[in-house]
This record gives sequence, C-alpha cells and structure tokens, in this order.
Amino acid sequence: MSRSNPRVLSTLERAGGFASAQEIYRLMQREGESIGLTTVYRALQSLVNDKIVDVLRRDDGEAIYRLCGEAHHHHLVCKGCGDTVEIEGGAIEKWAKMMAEEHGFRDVGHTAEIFGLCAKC
Amino acid sequence: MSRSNPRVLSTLERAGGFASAQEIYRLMQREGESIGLTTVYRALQSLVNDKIVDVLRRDDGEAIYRLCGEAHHHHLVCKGCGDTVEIEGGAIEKWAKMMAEEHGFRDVGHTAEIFGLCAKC
DNA sequence: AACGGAAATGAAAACCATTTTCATTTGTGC
DNA sequence: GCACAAATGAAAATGGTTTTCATTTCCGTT
Ligand SMILES: [Mn+2]
Ligand SMILES: [Mn+2]
Ligand SMILES: [Zn+2]
Ligand SMILES: [Zn+2]
Repeated sequence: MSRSNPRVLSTLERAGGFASAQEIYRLMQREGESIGLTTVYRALQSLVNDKIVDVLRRDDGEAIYRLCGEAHHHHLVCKGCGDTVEIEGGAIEKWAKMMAEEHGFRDVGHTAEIFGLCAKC
Repeated sequence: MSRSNPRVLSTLERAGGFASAQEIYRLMQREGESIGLTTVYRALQSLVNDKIVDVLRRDDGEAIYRLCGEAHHHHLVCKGCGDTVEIEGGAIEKWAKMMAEEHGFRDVGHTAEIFGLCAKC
C-alpha cells in the first residue's frame, strides 16, 4: 500500500504551501517529468494516509494538499489568496479531550480549521 | 437576482441540519413536487448569497447547506458505528476568534469535529 | 383582455475533479 | 530467466455542479 511516489512528494515540497493534484501534475509536466495524473492522485492519497501531508478543500471543492510539519497543528487559511498559517491548538486539544470524556468516547482525534480573509485580501 | 425559491427553502428547513442540493432535489421529488435540479442549485446559491443559508463542503467535496438560523454546534462522531453527538463549542469559538485576530484575519469561520470510539464500540 | 419585455424554469449538454478499469510495465525473490 | 506481485497510466466512467438555450411564467402598460 506504499504508493508514496517520491517525485510527487518532492514536487509538493517544491511547490511550497498548498497545491492541488492537477497543479502538481501540470508542474511535473512543465518540468519534463513523465508521470500520469492517476499516479499523482494515488501518491497524494497515500501521503495523506501516512499523515505526511494534510488535505483540505478549496471553496470550489478542489482538494488541496500540503506537507504537514512534525508537530500536530491546525491551519488558518485565507479564502482569498490561499495563504496558510500554522497555528497552535492547545485549546482545541483540551476541548476535544473534555468532550470525548464527557460522552464516553475513547481513542479520539480531531480536525479543526479556521477560514477567513487575511490582512492582504 | 432574487431566485430564493420558497419551496427549496422550505424543504431545507424540513430536512433539518445539513443537506446537499442533490438530497434536497430527491426529497422534493419523493414528495411529488415538480422542480428541476438546476432550479434547486440556483435557489441554494441565491440563499447563500442572501446569507440565509450557510454552505460548506463534505469530505467528499459535495456542498452541503444549512439554515443560518440554527445554532452553531460541532460533532462528536463514532468511527465504529457512525453515531453522532452534537456538542457545544464555546472553547472553539474563542480559539478561532483569538487566532484570527492574532494573525490579522477577518470574516472568519471554522470547522471542528472530533472522531473516536463511542462507549458501545 | 392583449401585448411585450424581463425573469424564471428545466432538460440536456458541457464541465471538471476524481475514481475506476484494465492492459502493460516494472520490480523482486528464487 | 521465471513467476508473481506491485506500480503505472491511458482511457473510460462517475458524479456533482455549471452552462446553454428554448420555453414558460410574471408583471407592468396600454
Ligand atoms: Mn492538525
Ligand atoms: Mn463552532
Ligand atoms: Zn489572503
Ligand atoms: Zn460507536
């Protein structure tokens, strides 16, 4: 199940920030790399599975991918330009743990993202 | 520009909570209402425009709509059986507001979900 | 009531990201 | 080299959403 194609990962690194599968594919083509769109999708899925990249959705529904730092973190994303800030989520961690406990849930994880307009937009 | 079809709005109300355009369309059909899918989409777009309805995206990319009036809340979802608990998110609201302020973002919304195993699973 | 232009409607086609299929290629252990 | 599994990618399918465009419904004016 390890389809994390290193060329796709390297391209995503080089892109810096978020990029969609289509964008990564076009980038690789423009740079003369031979790869199929299907493989790009599969590599990204695998990277998400392995928690090496984060995936979220643009407003238009297209999935965008980004390398995830080591530490657990959350995102503040600009709806205008796509700029992203990694933010600390201590409050969320506590909230999630408390809510889970309160309702008898165990083995919990969480997702939390903030969307808005950055100062430039 | 006022295409907020009242029958679509009423169906969304009746659905309670989130519903996709397709779901609303199917619901109306099942109840014998004559309407086109295109009209459902246009009505929802218009309602979002008028800020009567919120729109967000499911993980699979499908857009889901919800009346703005309903109280804002979050979900605690069981990965085993799918059971969902609606939970209060005051801590999240504060966190989101604080993070946005800190980074000069405005007009912010957020998503937050907790996933785990419920007591039964 | 009759006319006329504007808005609304919806069926069908277009669009487009993503997934699936499947034949082919590549890699790996023996 | 051989056999078998995994990876690849072109092409087709999928499915939500948007566009097109012909038709119908509204509405204000005569
Ligand atoms: Mn995180
Ligand atoms: Mn909230
Ligand atoms: Zn911005
Ligand atoms: Zn459960």
